[in-house]
Amino acid sequence: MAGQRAGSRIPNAQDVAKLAGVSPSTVSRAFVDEASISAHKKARVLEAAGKLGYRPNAMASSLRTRKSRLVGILLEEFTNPFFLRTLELLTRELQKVGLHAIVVNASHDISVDEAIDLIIQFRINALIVSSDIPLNVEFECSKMNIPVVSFARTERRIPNSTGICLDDFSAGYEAARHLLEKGYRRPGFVGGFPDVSVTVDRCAGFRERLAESGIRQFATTFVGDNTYDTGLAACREFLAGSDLPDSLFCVNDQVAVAAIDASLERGLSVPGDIGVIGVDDIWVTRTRSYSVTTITQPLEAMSEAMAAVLADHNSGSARQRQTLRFEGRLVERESTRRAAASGEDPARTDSAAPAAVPVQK
Amino acid sequence: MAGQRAGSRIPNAQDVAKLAGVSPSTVSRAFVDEASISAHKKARVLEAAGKLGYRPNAMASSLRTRKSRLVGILLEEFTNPFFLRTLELLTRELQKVGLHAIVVNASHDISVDEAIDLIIQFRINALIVSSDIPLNVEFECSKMNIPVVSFARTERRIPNSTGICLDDFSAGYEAARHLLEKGYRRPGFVGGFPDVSVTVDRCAGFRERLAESGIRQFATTFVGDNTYDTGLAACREFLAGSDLPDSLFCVNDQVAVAAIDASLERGLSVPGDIGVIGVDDIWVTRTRSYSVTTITQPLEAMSEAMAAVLADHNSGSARQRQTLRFEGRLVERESTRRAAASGEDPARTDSAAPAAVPVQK
DNA sequence: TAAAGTTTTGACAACGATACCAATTCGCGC
DNA sequence: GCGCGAATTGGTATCGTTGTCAAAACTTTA
Repeated sequence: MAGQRAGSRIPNAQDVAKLAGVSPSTVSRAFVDEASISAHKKARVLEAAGKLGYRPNAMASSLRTRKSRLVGILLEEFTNPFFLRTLELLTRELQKVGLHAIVVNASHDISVDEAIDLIIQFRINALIVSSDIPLNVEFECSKMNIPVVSFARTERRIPNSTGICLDDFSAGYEAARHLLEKGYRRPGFVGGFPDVSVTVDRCAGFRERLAESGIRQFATTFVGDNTYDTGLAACREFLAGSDLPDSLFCVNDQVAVAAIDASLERGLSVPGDIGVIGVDDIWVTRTRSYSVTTITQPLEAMSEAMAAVLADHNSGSARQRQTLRFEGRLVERESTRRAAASGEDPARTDSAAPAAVPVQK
Repeated sequence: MAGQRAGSRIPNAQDVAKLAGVSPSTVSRAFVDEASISAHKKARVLEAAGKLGYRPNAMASSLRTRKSRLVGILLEEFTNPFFLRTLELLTRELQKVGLHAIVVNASHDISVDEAIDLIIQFRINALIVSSDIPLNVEFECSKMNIPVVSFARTERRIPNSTGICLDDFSAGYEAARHLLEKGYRRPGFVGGFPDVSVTVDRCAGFRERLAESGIRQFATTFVGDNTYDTGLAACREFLAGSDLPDSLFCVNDQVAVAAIDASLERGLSVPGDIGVIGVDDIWVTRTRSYSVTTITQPLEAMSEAMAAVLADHNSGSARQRQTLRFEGRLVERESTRRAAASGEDPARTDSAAPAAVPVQK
């Protein structure tokens, strides 16, 4: 309570021990949950600690126990609000299990190796990497025996790596199903970087469902960094041709909004002339002007899973490495048609082929 | 290069020393820039270190030097994309000066004290707090002699505290100037929590400029947490009355978008019936459908300033505590009228009173 | 070549907590 | 009241690095 005067030393376990009339070992035990200590002594230590404003030094503790309680989060993509929400949920879950997150910026001009080198020095317990981070980071970490959790990217056979992501294939499949069900017949796909698992897998699921309905060809473009601005430029070009798709599945909501804007610019109506569906469910999709049909990621569950994996690693019981895929949920809004001409049938989860639909164009 | 086999111990300075045929002290010196060491030995140490895959243990180093190179970022508001951009720039600048950021979630149900307690244990070099964090956190830190940098909030006479923020008063003043210049005569203000400095100061600047033009009364509402959803609810209510404002200065862009949506819902045209101006310049303000006039914060400069302050503190040369205010820049888009009836005069930066403008309503 | 000055190096202790082990205390049944 | 096992406590060494200081190596100058 009283704290210490300015200029005086930060109190350590020794100081508390002296004041409480016990040994430093006992002080230590008072701050470790599983330690064997009598209620009586614990209370006395805690009281003395409170008086001095003592808090255990995590650096010293980590040094001795070889557990830093620090987790690295390597971020490259800072443009998608989706990541901020993820960060919120993730830090919350981490804090619940006594872990803390060091955020490392690995974008653009920043040397990933240098960044990773620095956090390795902190003996982080684990590293979370997201989408587009170069692979060598993960190799480097697994070499140091640091478990890696891949978020929003598929595991690529790295030792010690766990993957947490949306079931991207299924998301693409559902997006196609939805578009077909609403009567669209010439869907197109707008991806990010063409070699990133998120893009690849969503596209594959999308392709699969289209193929089931006999559609073997569909227009595709790759935006790159998934921001609104680059998305808009790419979509303008994409929609400049003559042989237009009648609907677009976009790799995320920002690109979906860009697709809508590019469509409107070109005089196409949404969802009439062109339907648009995104992924993530960021707040903009709920606005009056965009109202984007999208696929929500179950971020709470995903964050919990990440924290659980990390807590496990932290307590030593490293579980089998694997990739956990979470099912998304399609949220229908106004950027896709409300119903196919044949009338709505919510129960039908299957092919839309039997329904007679008006031909677009 | 070779790294170490799985299961083997992480190499330490001792191991490197043995391999390089020098003392541990010398190994240490090879990794500290200002240390006195011959080029020859340094090369030999670095080579040995590379062979073993050695990296200095930051925990041990911090323990000895009492410098953790860790900075805490306490976040409460995870909904504004603006903070993600800030986080990106800030982490970049911090990394440039060898610091790392621990992000701490202090939102909602999370106990701020508990969170802060945990990071104090890491002996963070400094803490960055943003907008709505309770004051006691700063007191607690200044008691521990941890410098506090307030971001996007005014300093409130806390020892050891530096403030970095937009010149909120000036932003409010400019917003009012702009609205008046465009011929609006009944501006209103939409703030966040009524007791937060951002809201208070922007409102004060706004009031000041209106008063200069003889407008002493203006409608005001307080949204709360500044998200789109709560903003929309608040704006609906605000615009439900009969005595409507003809323009709104919103405390941030998300609320501005909400204000636009609420206006459209009510059948008001933007910017004709009602003009809207926000703050932050998030990407949504650039979309075709919203195109929100807004005030950009010079985030690059602000992040650099934060990193500079922290680096100073880190190197011991704590500079005078103060509040640094950065000038925003108004970006004109389509949510406010292009020009007043009297014709545009870009040079005029002053009162709009002399211009004859059509009376609204 | 010797003396004086400068730079580099090594030995040692210390940062603050905890693992480990031995010593002590406690509880309980007879 | 005594003996036994269980729970608690204290002492010591250690985690890996770096500050300090004295010894050693190297330079320069006379």
